Amino acid sequence: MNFDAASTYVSTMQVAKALGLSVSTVKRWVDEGVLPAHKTAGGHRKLLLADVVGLARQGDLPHADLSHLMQQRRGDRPLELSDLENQLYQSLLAGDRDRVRTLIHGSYRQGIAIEHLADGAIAPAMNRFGHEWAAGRIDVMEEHRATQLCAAALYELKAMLEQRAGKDRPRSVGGAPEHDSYSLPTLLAEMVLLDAGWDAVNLGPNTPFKSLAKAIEELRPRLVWLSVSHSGPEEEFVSDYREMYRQAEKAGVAIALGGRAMGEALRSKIPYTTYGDSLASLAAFARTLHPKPRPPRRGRPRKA
Amino acid sequence: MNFDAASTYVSTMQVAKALGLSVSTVKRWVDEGVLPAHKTAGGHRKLLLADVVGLARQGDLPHADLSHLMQQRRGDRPLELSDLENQLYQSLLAGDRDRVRTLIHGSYRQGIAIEHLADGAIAPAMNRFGHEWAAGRIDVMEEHRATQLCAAALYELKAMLEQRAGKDRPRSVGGAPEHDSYSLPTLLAEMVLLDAGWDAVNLGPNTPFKSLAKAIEELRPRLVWLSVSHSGPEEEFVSDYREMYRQAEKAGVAIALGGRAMGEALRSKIPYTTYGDSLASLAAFARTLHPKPRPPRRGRPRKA
DNA sequence: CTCGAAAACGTTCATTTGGTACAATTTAGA
DNA sequence: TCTAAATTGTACCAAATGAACGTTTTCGAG
Repeated sequence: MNFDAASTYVSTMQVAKALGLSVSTVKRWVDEGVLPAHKTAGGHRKLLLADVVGLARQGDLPHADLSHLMQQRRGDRPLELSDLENQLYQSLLAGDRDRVRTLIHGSYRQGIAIEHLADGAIAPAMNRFGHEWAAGRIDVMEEHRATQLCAAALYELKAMLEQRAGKDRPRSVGGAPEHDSYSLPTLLAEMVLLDAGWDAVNLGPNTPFKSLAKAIEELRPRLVWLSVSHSGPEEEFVSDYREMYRQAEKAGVAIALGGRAMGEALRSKIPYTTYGDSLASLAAFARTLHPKPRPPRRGRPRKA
Repeated sequence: MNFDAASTYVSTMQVAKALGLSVSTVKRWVDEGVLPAHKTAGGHRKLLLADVVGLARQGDLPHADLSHLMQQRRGDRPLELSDLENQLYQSLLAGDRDRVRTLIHGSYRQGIAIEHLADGAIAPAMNRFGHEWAAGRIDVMEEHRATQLCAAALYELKAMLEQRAGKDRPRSVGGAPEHDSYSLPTLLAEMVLLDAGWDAVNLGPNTPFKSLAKAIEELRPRLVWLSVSHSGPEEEFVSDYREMYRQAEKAGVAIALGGRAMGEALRSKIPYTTYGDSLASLAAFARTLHPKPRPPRRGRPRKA
């Protein structure tokens, strides 16, 4: 999509329309620090689109209509998640780059949180490729292409999230273990944490536990996430994991587990801080560790 | 030359894009003394890069993408590339997201072709991680993090390439074979082909030859690229490759080989259209197959 | 060395924004 | 229910911004 500076900044009036507030209120909120913003030399406020979307998603804003933030097509109906999953699957299957990007970015701009986008659309769509392949209806090629298309769209979205990365973010580190070469789950986890106000360092797929331990030692994170789609040989996994866990325990680092391969059987053999079968639960856990500073309770009570 | 050199000039348009403002405003600010600038004999404003960056950071000016400030310059490319390689390596080692992005994007905006950026800076920098790891000076963790940082910056750059992609582009398909889980080389190949006026479909790492054959059948490309960093068991590689090659031959598709693992010994055992040990040679070959319709003459260089 | 296209110039003008004052609405509490 | 405090919305004008225009400068290709 558009990486020009113009598209990432929005004006107070755009924000006011999108959030269903008056311009005065937006100006006041910026001055009070509720909404972060830069100022031009002439005093005009420029807000980052990602900041606005983030605030709108926290609720409390009855008349929010984020379609005002889309510089492109505005008349389109808001997508339901289940509908989105289907459209995403079809676009991925057809290899339609632009449509995939539009769907994913559009959903974000409409205020859908990354974790819901991931749990409700991307993961189901990608899983469908696995099922269709198992049923012999499609080739691995389609899945590979879909993975690349998703990755491209998500990396672009990640760039937007990083724009609003402030300072004083608690650090997190994560990845997928050896024998697990899926890159999307850990990329999505990185984005969820970024969106939740963390500084997320993604080591990617095929990361040995020893390297994770090294990262704990050198980067001193407060949280480690691990996305496991394939665990490899169980004995090796368990013993290597345990060694890393010791390191984490010593450093007082929380460990969040997730992924298809982390079934109960495997989980029962290892210690961990939390487990979640969705990115929504990762986001929830991250918030308990580091509550996102919420704007003071405001919002004019809803009227008819 | 240092990319932060204080002695380089930028134009008003570059500053406007970097700050997310209009050119009119930048001109006004210069005339009002908000932004210091020199003037050419003809009256063109020339701003010092250091001034702009300094003011943008110190004040609260919006700065969406400072890499817009990389002025475009041709000539003395080798010196710059070697320097770039070193700076890139240092930034990757330190995990400096912003700097990595600025270096890579800025280099492209400077007019350095993707293939030269890849051959001269990115590949050497990433190889250095391998050497340093072999020497025991760094951990795998640093390499993984560097890979992720590169991927992020490159996917963003790819999005910009796709923006200016025209229509009627010949199609190409490629990836890395099974047992090769390196994603950067094939991503770079995709970008080189995109930049050369092709429509490139990247199937990513760990793509079985059978899937490539399927892709040839369904997508009907004119060119297939294969980036091989690890070939896996030679017998399996050769026999699977041959089967795919038959398919390609039947469809009249050219096959371009590359990658560290494609040594002479292995190459002598298989048929192929062309081999190149660099992305520059891939770009050259792509141009022979389909001369780039219009070399996008990028902006005009500056001069005081 | 000339020539042409791209980039930058200066200018003008419509639109948007900021700041302030004041009215309207809602919450909380007696 | 009524009142005070807090918050939001509206109105105004000066200031800032950005887009459009024709003209001039710049630099590389021929």
